[in-house]
Amino acid sequence: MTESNNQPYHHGDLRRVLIEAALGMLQEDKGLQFTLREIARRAGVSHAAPYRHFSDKVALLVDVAEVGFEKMGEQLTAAIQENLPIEEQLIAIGKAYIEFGISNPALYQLMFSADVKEKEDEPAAMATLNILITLLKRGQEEGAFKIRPIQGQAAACCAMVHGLTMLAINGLLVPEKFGENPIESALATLSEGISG
Amino acid sequence: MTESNNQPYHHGDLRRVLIEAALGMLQEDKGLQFTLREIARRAGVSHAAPYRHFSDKVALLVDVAEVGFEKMGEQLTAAIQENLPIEEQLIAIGKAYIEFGISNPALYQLMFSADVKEKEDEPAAMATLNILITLLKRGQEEGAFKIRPIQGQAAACCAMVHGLTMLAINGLLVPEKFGENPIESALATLSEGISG
DNA sequence: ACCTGAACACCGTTCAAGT
DNA sequence: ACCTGAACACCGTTCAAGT
Repeated sequence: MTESNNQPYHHGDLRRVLIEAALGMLQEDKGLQFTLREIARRAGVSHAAPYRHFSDKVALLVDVAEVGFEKMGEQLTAAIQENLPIEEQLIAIGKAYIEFGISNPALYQLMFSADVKEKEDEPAAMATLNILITLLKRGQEEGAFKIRPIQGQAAACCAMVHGLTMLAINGLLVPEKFGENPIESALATLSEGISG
Repeated sequence: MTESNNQPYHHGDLRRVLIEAALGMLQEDKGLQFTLREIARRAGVSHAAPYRHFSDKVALLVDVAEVGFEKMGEQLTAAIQENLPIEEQLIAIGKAYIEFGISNPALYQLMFSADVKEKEDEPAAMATLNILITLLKRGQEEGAFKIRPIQGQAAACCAMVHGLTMLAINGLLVPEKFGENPIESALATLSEGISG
């Protein structure tokens, strides 16, 4: 009797429930055409209820995307293995990034959608960028990487990894066009452009 | 009197007019949330008329995307300058690609959207890939490029260029993060991974 | 303070009916 | 053969009204 199992008139934490419902739908459906009304339906509230917690549909999406960035950040930091040579660390973090995108295609696309990018103060997005920059700096100091402007190398890494993720999500990385292991090959090419 | 200036009861070539209307809207609006009803409105027909020419809204979008690929193909072939050294040709074609995307953000995103990629028999998309592969082969034969599987190098080029275009369109290539010329820097890094 | 129901202006799609 | 108008089932959003 400590907790009532029939939902209370004023839902406990509807805000979080709505975000979780949206995350669940993004995992199921590949497309991101999920509706606010459907989210409310899943949360068991009327379609007007979300407007007490979010000013807008995109406001909800922005918060969902933020959770996505946090999850990605965790996955990337988990992929760091300090004992490996630095070139391999760079490859490993790139693979982890792409893996996250391929495993959560709808969420990833939402995170980088035009609707969302208009607010986003880059919470964990900035964090992952800092991981990369730290790695590049250390690589240059150790003499493993070419001495180049760090920000330029970072741009190359982000673009390559983002491009591979997007192409993979849209099913364009087919073997007939790009061979058996396009991701490995592309990351190797990037690595050769940075190392040496 | 050779042509009647009041539109005929049965519109001349509504199919093409609808595609042109859609292209016009893509040039104006940045987002790709344009509606079929608005397209019909612009074409001066009822919102049901498009269904005599396209089975679906996405069917229209697929045809619009195809025109986009043709336009991009023209722009890329126009950017080829045979007299330049081959490394610079690679850079030049990459820049032309990104330039097209930045100049036509909504159209570019439509061309690579999940909705559209489901039909598309890759018309001009394949053509531009062949331009790239020819270039890479010649570079390897001339000894300017590293001897590597062509398809892998092609994957690296496509991913880099696609990633830069998408990041640029979404306004994420800001100087505070990636320096003054992220596109130049990233293409230079790619080039260093391929040449040598 | 939080939620519901009805309402409004919009979609995509269909279908009988017009020319 | 091609187009229109009304209709259907859906959205996002708002707002009076309920608890």
